[in-house]
Amino acid sequence: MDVKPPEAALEEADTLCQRRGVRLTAQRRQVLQILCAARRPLGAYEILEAMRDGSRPLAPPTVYRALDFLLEQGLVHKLESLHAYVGCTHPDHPHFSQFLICADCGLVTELEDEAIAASLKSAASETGFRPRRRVVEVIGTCANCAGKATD
Amino acid sequence: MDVKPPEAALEEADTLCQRRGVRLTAQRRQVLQILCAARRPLGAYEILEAMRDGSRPLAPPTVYRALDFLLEQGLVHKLESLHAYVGCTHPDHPHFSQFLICADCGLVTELEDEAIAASLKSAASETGFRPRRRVVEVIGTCANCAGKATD
DNA sequence: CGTGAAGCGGATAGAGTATAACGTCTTTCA
DNA sequence: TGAAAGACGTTATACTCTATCCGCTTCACG
Repeated sequence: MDVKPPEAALEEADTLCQRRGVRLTAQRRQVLQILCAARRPLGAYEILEAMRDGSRPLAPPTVYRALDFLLEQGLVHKLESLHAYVGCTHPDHPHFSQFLICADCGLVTELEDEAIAASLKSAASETGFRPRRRVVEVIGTCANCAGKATD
Repeated sequence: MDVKPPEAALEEADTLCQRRGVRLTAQRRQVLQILCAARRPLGAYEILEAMRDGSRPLAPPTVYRALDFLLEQGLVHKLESLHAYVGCTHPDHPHFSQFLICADCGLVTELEDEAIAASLKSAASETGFRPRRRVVEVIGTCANCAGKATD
């Protein structure tokens, strides 16, 4: 597995935002850092909790605003079926991703499968539908957990 | 378009439940009827509102229990990206469906596309993942709204 | 009959998710 | 320097969903 260290992801985000002329402020960066370090999906209030290091008072809109920005920039993804957010594993290029979500251990795998993207595209175009956003999440059991259960 | 009248869907549900030995009680039937008649996704509280015809006091668990049952029986689907529910257009056989959701007019189209199902299956099996539930929702603009906007 | 188990539903409370609205401060740029 | 846009703080509140407890009906079985 090519799991990047969180620092690398953050530096990549810095570069991308600079190139795009958008501002990865300290707060937005902190949210991204928390998500990347977690290595699992976090709910908005979990992020909020993690941001309150010392005793700073922080309210929900703070975290949702940061998440909106990061989502727009493709730096994080939202998992609709979990109401949770994950750092994107390859934010450098625009892409449609799919997620495999293990209901047992919580592991989330981000795919970038051409065949799925193509079949979605062709199904949509058959009816003249113009896709903007794709939500593809498969909930089940990962190989590791399946092995434990059946062996 | 082969849109069934709500009564037909309800009768089909009656038959299915009887065959399966589960009880489509008056309350569950009412929720299904409301969803089928709406012809658009409804939130749980919208359903709740619709159930309070006269002045009967009704609480959220009532609706969620009915929805749980209907979801299990495949009589309704949940749209994760909308936090809303729709009546299933072909409950007679088990299937994985995909949804095209128009962000402009709210139209939701349920697909049952073999190619998408197959590509999802093969992507999952490559990593040894065992799928249980699939969430496939494409948000965009339907043909009708796209036509209005560009012409 | 009686009785016990199971399923359904009423009711209260509360956890978790998300946004509206308004004000202030900062950054940018002409 | 001044105006506009953007980012953030703050309060309040709406919306989504679940836990829990209790009572009622149904039904099988003795």
